Amino acid sequence: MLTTQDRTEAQAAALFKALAHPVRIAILDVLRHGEECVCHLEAILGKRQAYISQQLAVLRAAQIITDRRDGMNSFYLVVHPEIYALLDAARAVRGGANAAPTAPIRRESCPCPKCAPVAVVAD
Amino acid sequence: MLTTQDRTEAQAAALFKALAHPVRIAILDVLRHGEECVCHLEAILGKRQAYISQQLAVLRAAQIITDRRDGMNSFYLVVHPEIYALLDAARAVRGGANAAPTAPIRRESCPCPKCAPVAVVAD
DNA sequence: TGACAATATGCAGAGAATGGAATATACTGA
DNA sequence: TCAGTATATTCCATTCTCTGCATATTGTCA
Repeated sequence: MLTTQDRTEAQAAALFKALAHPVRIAILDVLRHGEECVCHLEAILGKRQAYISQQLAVLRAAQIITDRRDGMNSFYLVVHPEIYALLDAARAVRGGANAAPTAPIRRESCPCPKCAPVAVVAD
Repeated sequence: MLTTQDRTEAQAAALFKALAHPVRIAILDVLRHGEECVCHLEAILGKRQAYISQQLAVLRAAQIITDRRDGMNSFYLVVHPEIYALLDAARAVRGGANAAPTAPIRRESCPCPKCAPVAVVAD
């Protein structure tokens, strides 16, 4: 028999499991600023599309994020902003509270070819 | 090269990983009330000693708990009480904040033979 | 010192996660 | 309808994790 307690713990564990991955945390940090399309994540995190998509699928399965299609693009956004309390708390436990609560990884303009076809820095 | 950001994410991920297990969460919930010896955890959680000990080792490796030996017993206690903010936040995300923030699993008297050799309820 | 109790550790099989590659799907514009 | 772009899914080998069992370690008491 599964008590309410058990269920709570299992749910919490499942949530932690979904968060137990640096790339997924990085994705959530990017989404902190609002919804983003996959191409942004790809560009910002410097990972392959298929890989990003896989990690997004994990977060989606854990109901941490949802997607919204708009034409050719998929936009992802966090379902419960409370999730950021979790991320910040985790950093606080580790770094003693002064661990930068996510310096904006995001650049002024996304360097992906769609959004910023302006300048490709090649250094 | 590993940026500060990367390191923060890796640390947070490691913390989440340690928490991503229902039994380990249950252990932390028991420790919420203060330090406990292994025999208590064994009795309260209804798991075998070796199993509990292994999960404790995981939590210890993640520097979430520390132990203190006192004669024949080892007492475990949580290093950063902030960890409970994490657990509560996780439950809040899941259950919508009304998920009982850990109803005391602990019984009035620990049923382990050492502490309460008084009455073994047998229903 | 020897028997015993409490706890920790090592090992192994089963199962799950990771990450890379290929491929499928969905939408747009010509 | 066809080509092209954006994203998702599937497959797979490798690696990690879980968990039960046996055993080692450490402390206590007679």
